[in-house]
Amino acid sequence: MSIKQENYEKEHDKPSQSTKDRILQSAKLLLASRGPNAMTVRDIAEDSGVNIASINYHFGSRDGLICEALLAVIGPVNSRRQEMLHAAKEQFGAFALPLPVIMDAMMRPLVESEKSAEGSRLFVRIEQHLRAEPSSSFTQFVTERFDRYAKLFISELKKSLPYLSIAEAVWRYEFARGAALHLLANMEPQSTKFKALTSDYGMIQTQHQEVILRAILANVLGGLASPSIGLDIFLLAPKTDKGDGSA
Amino acid sequence: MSIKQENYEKEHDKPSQSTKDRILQSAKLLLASRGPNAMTVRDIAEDSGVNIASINYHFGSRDGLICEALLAVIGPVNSRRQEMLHAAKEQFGAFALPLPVIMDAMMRPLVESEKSAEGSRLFVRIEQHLRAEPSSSFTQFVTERFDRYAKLFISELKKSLPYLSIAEAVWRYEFARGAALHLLANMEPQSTKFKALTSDYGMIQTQHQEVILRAILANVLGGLASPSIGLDIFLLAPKTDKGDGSA
DNA sequence: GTCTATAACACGATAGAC
DNA sequence: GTCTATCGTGTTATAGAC
Repeated sequence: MSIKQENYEKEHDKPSQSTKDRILQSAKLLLASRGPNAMTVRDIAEDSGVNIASINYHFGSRDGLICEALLAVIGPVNSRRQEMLHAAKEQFGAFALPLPVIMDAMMRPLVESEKSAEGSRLFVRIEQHLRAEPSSSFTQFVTERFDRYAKLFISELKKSLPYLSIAEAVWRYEFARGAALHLLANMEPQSTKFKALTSDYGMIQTQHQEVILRAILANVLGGLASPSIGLDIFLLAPKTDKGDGSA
Repeated sequence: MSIKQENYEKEHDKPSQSTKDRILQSAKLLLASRGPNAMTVRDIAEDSGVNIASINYHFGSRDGLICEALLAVIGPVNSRRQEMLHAAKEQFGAFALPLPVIMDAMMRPLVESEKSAEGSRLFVRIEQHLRAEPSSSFTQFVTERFDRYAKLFISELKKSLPYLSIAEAVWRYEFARGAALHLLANMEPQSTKFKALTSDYGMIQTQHQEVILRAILANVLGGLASPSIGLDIFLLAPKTDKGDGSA
């Protein structure tokens, strides 16, 4: 056992894992803190205590490792969202789901998702990096694989808010997603904003996930249920070229 | 006049500017599209048609240029926010400002801020990059200089929502800011999400800034005005040791 | 003020010994 | 599987000619 590996086990407090597992775990954490483009294989080698060359041996290339790490963080959250939504639909049968139920299925897996040692949520941090680089190949990679989960929630939202058009339902879904991600990001201990808040307003870190979840839901549900403003007149174009009735 | 300079004038459709101005303008655009850490001085030299060495001559270093470009994008938006808030306070005198007035002062300078040739708002794009890297020195640089504008709005919000504690007012401010930035980011033509929306739901790009603004305000105001959920019990620690009156 | 040339360094990847 | 050594590339910054 090498000195680097001993250091890794001391820092991460884990029993012996395979080299591949240790690389992947370090990659997930570094991906969350620095983002795909700023993360180097040298960083990962140092953090996980493996040789630089072994990363290419196990994952083929830097890009291959990044994609596997992205799936390992984002996959479980969306799978649990789908499970919760499915369970709710079975419970409510043919009825439209109440908004709080839809939002709970969307937000709870997010709030309870895997956290780093410092307490920041890997999913939230990675999502921030991906949104900052919309045209990155990694962003496209993730979008292709997980956009169907977004459509699931937009569809339920549309059923529960029948007076909204599909475009406005999309807007409100994005609104809820953006607000939740932003609030969670600013709850994270390493956030600049969080530090400013703790010093200026006496806000303290809390481990009460249920409280965080409730705060997110309270803020989001008020905006979701507000009346339609008839956006479609301005924002929607007809899907086909058969005319939109505006003539 | 060099060939590169001719190309610059053709692409950016501007009359002759000084070398320094052209460097700064290219830096603003590249900062918005790639972010501080991914932006190289070579990119800027190529885009603005100047020699690489002239960037160090005019701005001292890469970091110096980045900081000047950040101020040039973020400064005007926050100045206009302050002006609008000040004008509203003069109009309403001693009365608390209506929420839509506060939010208009916060959101309108954002919606109407400088855009790239492709239509994305420089402020929004840069803000996304900075939030993705909370511990970056550039993020700290910006936070130090502009956090006082946030406190201005939080203060007005607190006056208009007196039943909220300061902590909850902070949360709702962040909620409004996050939702607006997210919605504007997803309205941008180069956004992956926007492309998915345009193809799947027939949403079209619109130049109607007033409509975008109204959509943002509609979503945000509903959440802002929702009743307090008594977050403070969990989230607030007393600022001083003199007691906070909760006993 | 502008440009060429180059120093000094970090990166991903890989050949080849063990 | 693991490690060393190294290649090729791209980066910031600067010295020095013009």
